[in-house]
Amino acid sequence: MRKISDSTIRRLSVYLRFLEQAKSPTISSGELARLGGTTSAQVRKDLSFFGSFGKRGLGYSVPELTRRIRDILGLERGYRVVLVGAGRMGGALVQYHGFRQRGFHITAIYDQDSRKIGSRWNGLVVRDVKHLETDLKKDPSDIAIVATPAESAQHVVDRLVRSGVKAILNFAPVPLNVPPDVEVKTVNMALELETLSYSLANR
Amino acid sequence: MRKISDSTIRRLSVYLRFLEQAKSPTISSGELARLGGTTSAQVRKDLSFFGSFGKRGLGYSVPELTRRIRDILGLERGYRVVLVGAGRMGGALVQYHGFRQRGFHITAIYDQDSRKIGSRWNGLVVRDVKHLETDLKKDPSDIAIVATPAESAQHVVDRLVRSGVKAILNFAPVPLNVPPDVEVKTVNMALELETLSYSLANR
DNA sequence: CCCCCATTGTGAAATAGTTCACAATGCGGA
DNA sequence: TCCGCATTGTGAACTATTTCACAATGGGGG
Repeated sequence: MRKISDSTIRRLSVYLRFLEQAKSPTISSGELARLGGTTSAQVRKDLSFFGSFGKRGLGYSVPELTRRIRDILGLERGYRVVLVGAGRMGGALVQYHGFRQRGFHITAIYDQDSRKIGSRWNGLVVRDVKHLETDLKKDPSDIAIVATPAESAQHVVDRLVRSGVKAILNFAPVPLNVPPDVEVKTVNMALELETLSYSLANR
Repeated sequence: MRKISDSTIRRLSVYLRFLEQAKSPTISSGELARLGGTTSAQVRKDLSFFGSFGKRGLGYSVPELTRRIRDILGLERGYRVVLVGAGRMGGALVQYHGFRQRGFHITAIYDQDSRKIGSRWNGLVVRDVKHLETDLKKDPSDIAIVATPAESAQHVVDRLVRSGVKAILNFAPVPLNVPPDVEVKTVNMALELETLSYSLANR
């Protein structure tokens, strides 16, 4: 498959959100652009990498385009996700509704801390992280969320990778080393604030 | 000032992290690149937009480059930050150490929910969001973090903007409309998972 | 049935970002 | 002092992404 840029994928994700909320049966690239904060040409170009889904003069069928984008993003299948790190960030993520809505099901939570192990979080019992490998052997997951302290993140990731996890969403503020067939996305909130600081400093 | 790309600013932020951990007195672009997951040419180019801070044959002085980057990013001054939304995400953010370490001080927390108002969070009392404008009049903030439900986010942001807030870090999964002199950065975790889903679907 | 109009799909042009490659140069050692 | 080497700083080349602009076309109205 032709290499598609990350920004295109992120925009598809945004378009999908608006399609799911749309009430009319069709939508034009211009309307989608207005909602998603981009241009109509960008919308059409993004979609054109994957096929031609619209009708000239009319726009796109909302249900069809929704289905197509969900399919492109691989959202039709649903994912089992394990969460490592039952700190406050982990707690926020477990109850975050957006994940379940989009087909990402957190199926287990792990921590090191004996005070947390055994407690119930949103219907799940926090398990000792020492069971990570054996649990994943029984019930494999493609995606893991890492919300541990910076110090333990790389070690946890190594264990996840050995257990067959192929994609990691990382909230620990460190870059992670993984083999090339594993995808990591790091969300670093301090870094986001720093870009805001830069824009405040330069006006 | 010449327009600097967002990716350059984000990389500077990453370099800064490693500089703060470095133990040797000097560092080369190659070493910084290795740590930050980029190339030495990229490091030098990023820095060259702001000046020439290195010594040929030797590299960069760690303390000096640290200071320079902190200065470029506007981190020397320290920021007062207000947080709106005392849900789980808000709770995770309040105690997030990375913010304070980098000079971002959360000075107030607001919520709508009378059950939360008055409770103590990390040394701060959650205040009724109805006091937002009057509080900001007394003690202005440049930065706000919005961690409310999607429905209330735009309304809260309008009030923040009227109260003089110039930069917003948004965790609500909606795009926000603000005047052009206000900077918004939206962190959308479901979207990050969707990019991972895409990469799993296309291998 | 045919024309008109809104809107798509897409090459081509423009812009933005990254990598290359090498002259410039500061330092350490002889 | 002078040489050699490591490493910077930076135009120029390259690659990626966005925007432009317009021919193609489907549908609705007369």
